[in-house]
Amino acid sequence: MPELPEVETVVRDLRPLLVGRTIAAVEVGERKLRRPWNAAWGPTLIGRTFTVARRRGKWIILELDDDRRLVVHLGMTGQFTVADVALVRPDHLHLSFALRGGEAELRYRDIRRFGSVELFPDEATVVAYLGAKLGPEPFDIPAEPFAAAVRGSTRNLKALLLDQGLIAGVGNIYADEALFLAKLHPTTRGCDLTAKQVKALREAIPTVIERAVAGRGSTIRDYVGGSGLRGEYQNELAAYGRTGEPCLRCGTPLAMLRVAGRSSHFCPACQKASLT
DNA sequence: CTGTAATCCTGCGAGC
DNA sequence: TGCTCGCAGGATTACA
Repeated sequence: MPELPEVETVVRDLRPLLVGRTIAAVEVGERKLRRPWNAAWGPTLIGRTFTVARRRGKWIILELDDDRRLVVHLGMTGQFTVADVALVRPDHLHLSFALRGGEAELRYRDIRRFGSVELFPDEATVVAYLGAKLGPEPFDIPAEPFAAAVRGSTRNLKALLLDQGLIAGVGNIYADEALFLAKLHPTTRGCDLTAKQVKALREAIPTVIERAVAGRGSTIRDYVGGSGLRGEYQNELAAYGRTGEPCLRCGTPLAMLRVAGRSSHFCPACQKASLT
């Protein structure tokens, strides 16, 4: 569910609630996550303090004072929040980390269990793991390598945008939003873009992501930030989920197409299939 | 290298 | 009301 803006919002929310706090207890649910939590990890975390909360692509990294890192992916329905222990334990809660002081706990909830929470021994192993699969963040996409990758590929633009190895953090919502902003059709092949169009695409991505971060992400269904608040950007979306509704630029009803295995929303009038 | 489909899961809305 | 079907912010794998 969550893409870069949602994950960034979770991290920003968690940071002031977690940094400096010490783990007092760890509780583990019965059901397995996509990449299962190792039962041996829990006891070793007691007494450890969170020092840093950060993000890389759609991954959350929580650093501990012994150099280890909790690495979390929210999958489609993951929720990572600090909640008052007095609040009723929700269903689908898989992990909870009680914080010293007694009044709050860090909770990992995930209905579909596509997400994961794992412990890494140090930064080097995290870099080895994530670095191998993630490209640059949307805010610093290097112009030349990006242009070469796009124009050298016969893959369609939707598939390229969803490729975490090309750019980290873009998912189905913001891929559609970026293509709408750049006036590009999701099925257009990378190799069919002009230099100008590649530039428009490269610039549209951070623009869209930045706006969504400012709006605390989009809550379509399950997503909530680190303090349990819903996002607000779903109301600002120009393409995603607006099939049949008028294009905000030209009024033409938006269309929907299955591209790269995902539903893709676009304006058939201002996002023409490649003709250059 | 491509694209497509299936897989991992649960829940919800649409349609009958 | 109850049923089935299809779909959902992701990532990986198998196969044509």
